[in-house]
Amino acid sequence: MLTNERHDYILRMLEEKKTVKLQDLVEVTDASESTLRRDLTELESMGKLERVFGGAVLPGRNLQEPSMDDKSTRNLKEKKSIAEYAASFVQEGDSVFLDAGTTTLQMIPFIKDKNPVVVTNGLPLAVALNEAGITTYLTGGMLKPRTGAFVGAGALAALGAYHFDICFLGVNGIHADYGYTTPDPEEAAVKKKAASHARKTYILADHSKVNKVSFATIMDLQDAALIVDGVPAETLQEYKKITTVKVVEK
Amino acid sequence: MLTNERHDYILRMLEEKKTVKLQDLVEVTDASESTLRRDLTELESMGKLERVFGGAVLPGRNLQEPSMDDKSTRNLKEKKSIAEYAASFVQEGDSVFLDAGTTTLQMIPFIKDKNPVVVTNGLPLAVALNEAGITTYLTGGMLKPRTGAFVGAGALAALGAYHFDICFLGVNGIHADYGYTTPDPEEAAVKKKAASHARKTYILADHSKVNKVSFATIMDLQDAALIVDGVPAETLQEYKKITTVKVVEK
DNA sequence: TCCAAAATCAATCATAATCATTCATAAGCA
DNA sequence: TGCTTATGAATGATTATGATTGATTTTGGA
Repeated sequence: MLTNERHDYILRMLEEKKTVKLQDLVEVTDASESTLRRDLTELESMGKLERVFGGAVLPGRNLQEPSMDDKSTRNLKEKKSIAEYAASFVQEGDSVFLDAGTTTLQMIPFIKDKNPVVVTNGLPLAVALNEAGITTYLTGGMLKPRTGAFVGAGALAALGAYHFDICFLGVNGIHADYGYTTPDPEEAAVKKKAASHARKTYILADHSKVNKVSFATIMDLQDAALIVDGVPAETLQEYKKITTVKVVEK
Repeated sequence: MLTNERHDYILRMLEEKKTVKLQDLVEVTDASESTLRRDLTELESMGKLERVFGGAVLPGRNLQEPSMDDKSTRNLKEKKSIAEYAASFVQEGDSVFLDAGTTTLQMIPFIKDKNPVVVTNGLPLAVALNEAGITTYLTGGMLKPRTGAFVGAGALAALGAYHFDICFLGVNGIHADYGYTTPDPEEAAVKKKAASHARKTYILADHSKVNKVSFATIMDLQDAALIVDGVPAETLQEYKKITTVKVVEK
């Protein structure tokens, strides 16, 4: 393999994945570690990439902080904590379903180093997964303008073709008597079907959802575990009678 | 082997592979290393190639395909003209397929007042359609990082469920002999299937695609119409023998 | 928190591959 | 023949490569 070919290969891989590991390059290119190190330092001196411990990344692009609209910034800190905790359940190479939603969106940076294969029905999720260099599948279907979620027959049919090691869903309300609720029947159907194709399902909810009954659809998701933060002790007891509960520590 | 034959051979090999090793040439051409070195230095002085350690590459441009960001601004004015003209074929309430690509992306503002239902396999398209308030369906499937296109079994299966009044596709090359070409076989498969589910299909291409054979997959799309700009009159004649051609006026 | 193990790094060296140059031979042509 | 051109082999110089070393950084657990 010519030196230029290697350089080109590295840059193209970077374009695609935004980040590249030295060891991966060694495996793929049949060149020695030393040679690839030299390649990286050279490309760095040309400003084509930026070296980091273990590999390289695209230069300069660390500045962009994703601008969020009102809804997604609300309870952002809590959501990030929950997302990080939830992400710890993901194993290396898992096939993961991420529900459309702002909390699941926050999980992306925390799972990206586990080389997951992610299926989602959320448009913003797909964009973010793509930028994070994660192998991404999208269910497709009809796009709901307000939420950016794909629903309907198309989405349900697509879900039938997948099986997940682990599945993360958001909800709008949790109640000890009524269970999980979400306002849109179509989104509820997608959540339910995704859960039915997963070995293990987790529900993510910050404290604002607790003991709230969202106007509408009730979801029967008995064997899913619940991940919450800041729940009063007594409420917690009630929930624990019904399902597995994981609490995020502050 | 004659000197000229060798030169031609080297250049043709370069066109195909974008890069060539000296040792490979020695094996193939039965000429000595010295001779082939002389060939390379000579061709370099004529500007036909660029020597690198171990062989040669095509001059100037990098071999890496320009990424979405780079591509999207190139020929933007032409693309907008083509997009506006193409959009004029859309009728009120049509079901429309928009291929992933920068030219089809430009069509969105021009069709939005016609209340279409749009199906696409492009991630950036879905985002833009959503923002434009257009009823949007996405095929889903595996996401190709570089182009933002959904491909593979998931995308093809989803397409089976739709039927389009009108279908717009982009290509990478048009040639009177070779027809339409595009570098990625998976994207080609999606285009083909979309066309087969449409009453009418249009191919969009700016002049930079004309008489170019993209390295790879040839698509058989005989009954599609071609929309182009700035094509020489004689080339136009050749195309018109094969297919319907619409030319964008300046 | 701290420490130890593991991974990664930069620097160095010897080897291997490639290079430009030179020279001698062979072929084509008047 | 005499002249030019193309070729292949040989030389030492240059460049790229892979292995090794010890230093540095990260990671995981006490």
